[in-house]
Amino acid sequence: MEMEHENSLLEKEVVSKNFIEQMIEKDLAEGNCKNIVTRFPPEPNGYLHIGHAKSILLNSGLAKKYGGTFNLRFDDTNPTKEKMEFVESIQADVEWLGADFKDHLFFASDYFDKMYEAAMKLIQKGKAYVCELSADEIREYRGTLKEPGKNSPYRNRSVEENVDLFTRMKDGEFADGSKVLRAKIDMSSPNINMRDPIIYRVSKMKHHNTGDKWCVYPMYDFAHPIEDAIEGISHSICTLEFEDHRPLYDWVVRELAYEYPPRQIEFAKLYLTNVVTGKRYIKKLVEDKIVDGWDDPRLVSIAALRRRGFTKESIRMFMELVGVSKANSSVDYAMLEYCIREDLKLKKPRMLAVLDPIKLVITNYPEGQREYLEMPNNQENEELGNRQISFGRELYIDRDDFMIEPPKKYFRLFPGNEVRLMHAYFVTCTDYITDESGRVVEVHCTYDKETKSGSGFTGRKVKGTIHWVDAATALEAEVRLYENIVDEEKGVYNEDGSVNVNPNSLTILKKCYVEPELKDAVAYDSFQFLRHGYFCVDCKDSTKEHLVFNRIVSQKSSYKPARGGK
RNA sequence: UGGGCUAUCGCCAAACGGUAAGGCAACGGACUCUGACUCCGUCAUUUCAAGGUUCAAAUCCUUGUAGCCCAGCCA
Repeated sequence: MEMEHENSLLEKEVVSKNFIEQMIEKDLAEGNCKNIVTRFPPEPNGYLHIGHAKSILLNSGLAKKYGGTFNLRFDDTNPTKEKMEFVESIQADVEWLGADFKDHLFFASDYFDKMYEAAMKLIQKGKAYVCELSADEIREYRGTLKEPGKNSPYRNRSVEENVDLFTRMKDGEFADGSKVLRAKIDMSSPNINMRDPIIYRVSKMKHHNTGDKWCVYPMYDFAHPIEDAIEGISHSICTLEFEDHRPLYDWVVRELAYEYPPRQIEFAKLYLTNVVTGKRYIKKLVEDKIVDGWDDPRLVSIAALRRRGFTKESIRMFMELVGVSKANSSVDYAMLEYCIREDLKLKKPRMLAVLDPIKLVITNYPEGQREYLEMPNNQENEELGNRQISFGRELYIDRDDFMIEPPKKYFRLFPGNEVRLMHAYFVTCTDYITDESGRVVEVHCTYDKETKSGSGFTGRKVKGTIHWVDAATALEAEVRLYENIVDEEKGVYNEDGSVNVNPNSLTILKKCYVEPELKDAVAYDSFQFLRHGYFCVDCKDSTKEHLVFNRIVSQKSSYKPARGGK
């Protein structure tokens, strides 16, 4: 049922093709490629976040749309930064998102032999040479953004000498940094990437996949087009900052003469307003223990979003709505919130929960009496069925559902006012008790037996309906409310590049009451808590005895309390 | 006179020379046993700016302006 709903929503949106789809269709029509093959090529050096989800869903979506295939390939050409821990988490996140790479799981490091051969081929063609300039010298020779570079003194070595030197580099004869292999292109190119880029460096380091087999590793600009070509990638989709690298990508592919050269297409990264994206910053928040790990629900890593209770469907919908273009942009976080509400509202039960409880005593309800009321799990989706919920003389209601002196247009409980207890009875407030500080501790009211929910009572109407739980049977739970981790007033980053942390980003409510029905809730189960929004059972901290709920998203409210006064 | 890219509503984003889609947000109003949802309505005479071509320009040309990216032996 929700599938139908989602599809209709998506159909409505996707009326036009994005620029990548247009390019692909043109390539298909002109016979520039046989079939569509895309890939998501993360370097296993951190956890995936929502920005990666855009790339994953874009690539896998294109493959699916055009009947092609989608590969997950770890771009692990730099052993100094990569770890197995990350390949595992990345693979899990990609799978969770539902991007189906089937058995197309690859590692760039498995192509090291072919890359080495390719480098040799370039040397044979006189298009690559071993350079012995130091890192500093190379930088110096490279020139600047405005001035051309100058040729390395090693640029015109003979093919034989280059073959010999590169072979010995591979054999471990030379120390890290002492020699590199460079492509021979053009030191005066206005594009710095074309000024004899380094394509192989020496790094005597154990690789998580190939172990000690190699001590020379290819650079991204050389490795990536080869990886793509080997896998038969038709369209190599990456982000905008690689636009300047495309001429080099094309150069590699041309010099190596692949029959069906892959084509690089760039699109704009996803940014969210007032949200910390970027591995570097997320990593810092984790390291500084400002958040509790990579999956802290305040983060936008895939793991965090999942733990918080975001569904893959909501993330997919979000990416559809956001679209793909080349314009740098920052999407309003409200759009993500819209997507999760949209996904959950019909498919999850709506439960009664009281987050900030005060006791409500129904003075004319017989002491010790208890009845069970029939309640729909979701009024808008009958398929979710009904449940029974206990009702008695003493209940809990939310503190903000009662006011001693209500402002205008306040429809909930106040002395003398009648409201409906949702799916139960009408009650009229008769009295209240405060403690010495004036804080309300208990509200008294009377109920009208005639007004029982479902009885068809139409005698009179009330403006407000409030929610409640039976004090005798309610479950105590811990509820975590999340605000933006960023202090929106001050912007995301401080001048020194650190994140402006909102000290109130997490509120823990330890004594909340929820329906007893929730005692069997398990990790990742999510519910709408009436008037509080959507919540998800925390996968890490919940136990049978101690339920912890994370708020996924708060409920929209058009009620605006009057300013000031009580 | 380095090079590359981008500019359409508060935020995304269509439109591909034929007279500015859609979504989010916002704001009205109806409905409501969730102040939710739903529903109905409002929200760019104008597309960064200024010129030009054309019967016709967001789309073509010219000149500007603004923003992003590039000088790792990172990806």
